[in-house]
Amino acid sequence: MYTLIDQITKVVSEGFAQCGYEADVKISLSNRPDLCEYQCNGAMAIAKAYHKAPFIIADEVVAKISENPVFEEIVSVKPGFINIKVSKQALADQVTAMKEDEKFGYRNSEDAKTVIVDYGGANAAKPLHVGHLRSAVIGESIKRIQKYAGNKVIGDVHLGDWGLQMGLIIEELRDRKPELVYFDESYQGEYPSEAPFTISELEEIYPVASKKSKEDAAFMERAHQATLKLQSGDKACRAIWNHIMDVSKKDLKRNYDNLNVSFELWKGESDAQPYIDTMVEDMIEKGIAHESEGAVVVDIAEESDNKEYPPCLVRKSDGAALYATSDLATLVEREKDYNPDRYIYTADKRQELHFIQVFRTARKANIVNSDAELKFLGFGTMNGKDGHPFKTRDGGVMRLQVLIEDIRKAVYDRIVENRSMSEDEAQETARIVGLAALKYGDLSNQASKDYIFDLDAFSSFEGNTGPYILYTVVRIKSILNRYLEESDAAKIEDLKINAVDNASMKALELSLIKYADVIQSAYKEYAPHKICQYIYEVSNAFNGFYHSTKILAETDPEKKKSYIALITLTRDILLASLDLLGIECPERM
RNA sequence: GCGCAUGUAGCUUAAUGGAUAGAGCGUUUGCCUCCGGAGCGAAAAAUACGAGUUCGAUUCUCGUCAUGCGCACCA
Repeated sequence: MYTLIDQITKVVSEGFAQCGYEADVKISLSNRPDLCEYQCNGAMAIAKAYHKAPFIIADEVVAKISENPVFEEIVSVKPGFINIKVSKQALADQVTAMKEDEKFGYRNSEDAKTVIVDYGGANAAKPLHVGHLRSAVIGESIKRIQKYAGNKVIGDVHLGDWGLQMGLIIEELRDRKPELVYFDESYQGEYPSEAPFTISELEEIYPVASKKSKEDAAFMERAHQATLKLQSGDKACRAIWNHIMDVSKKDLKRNYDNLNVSFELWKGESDAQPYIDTMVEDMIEKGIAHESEGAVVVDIAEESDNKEYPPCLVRKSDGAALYATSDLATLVEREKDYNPDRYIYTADKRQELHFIQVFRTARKANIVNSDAELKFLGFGTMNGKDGHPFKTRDGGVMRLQVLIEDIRKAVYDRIVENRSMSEDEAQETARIVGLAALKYGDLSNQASKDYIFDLDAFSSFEGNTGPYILYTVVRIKSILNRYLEESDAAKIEDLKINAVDNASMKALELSLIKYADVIQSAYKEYAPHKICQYIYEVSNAFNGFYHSTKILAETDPEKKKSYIALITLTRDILLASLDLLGIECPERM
């Protein structure tokens, strides 16, 4: 199906052509909704080329096409705007067609692509903290939007599981439990299958070891050695590493599940290791990489640069691999396994330089297909109300688990205050609504900017918040349930939406028909916040309609059915949009 | 030092180069016998500063100021 904008664009384009003008006609939503619904500024854009006043061109075009039934009114306005109101019939046809379409008229114009989304950013043996929230939430939404557009999408958590942190943990473990067989050099047998620590011990070990390494040079040296041993395949180190991975993956999965974020792949930096040596040697051989100050680097300067970029380090002077090496080798692995058309990395925007280096090196060394897209989606910091990075009250790093629990609690209190429901249902509802508050609060801001996390504002049931959107959906559900209880209720799927009969109904429909365009621009621009804006607008339009129109009490049965059909479509569009944001909706709240 | 990003009502924020810069919170204020008032109205209130390009600039260019961030063996 075509969107209404497509239809209008076609008609107006033909109008320009019939009048002898060559113009790239763009129809946009009116920014003067008091005057019209859509506008076309094409006449102004081409006026110069044809040496005519823009309003004369607009007049001519309007005269040619004004009889088309899609318009209720089309007028030319000085200095050269073309203002358009759509006809009731066109609108009714459009919303009815949307109701019958699985994706409400949305079609991605591109061919299906294979897309890898690298998000999450978790590290083994370290608990998720608030810094991990944005990558998970934004990445999950980006992934869902990519999928919805018809792409084959693979999300990879890409664990940090191979760095110095592992050596630190191993050495700290040695200091704590030297009696473990892993530290007995003469031990020849099989290592135990049971991990010598629990997740909470593991999470306690890392920060201690990290602190110690900064104060104790000898300890740091041992940690470096242990890291190197692990990376060169030492059995004991490898055995401990396996335990660390098992224990922390299990815990991370649980935490991501709590966020309703899931990954197709649980790969990590370690998986890229087998590709590193060949890759680096190959780059040296081709003359792309060269030795500099003992390290191996790739120059990434390009002709068009107007600033200097530091070279990309791919091998340290001691022979070890680095962050960039690992990401490059991961590209090698992904090319081999999936040959993707597009890579999307969701990470803190402070890593932008790193990704520029990696992307340029990957292109220069032909690691990726020349037509593969490499996209870095950098996001800003989540700040507290003071405008500084979010911390706990005593200034520490806040665990994600704690943050989720805080917001869940805030929502829970409000729910039990207002509704009577069973304890189980209240708990479950609070979980869903709390997550919605958290995710919507994050996603409603442009990803690239820093934003301020305000628990009270985000968990409020009023204003532009997740709970408000959910409330609107729940309200629609409630009305539809009542309708279904009525003896003469007709099947909702079969209902048609009639021509509008009041202003708020029209406003609601005009919001609904934007769906396809909104989703398309959210897809093209990697911009979940546009979906947030949209569902807020739809929710407001619905509440306006609800307030001014009796739905269940409507006495004209045809009108009533039409209203029911309309709010069904509204509900479905809201739910579909929420799903693209990774937000669930409860039955009641 | 070099580079990048960001400056929009008191606060949090939106706006493919278009007409009167759109919201939420807060403030002042009107509306509940009504399908879920967690709602619907009204009012006051903003593009950091200065140039330039353009018929038209929050948007593009340059400069100034402010803030944040990044700049070779951490990830």
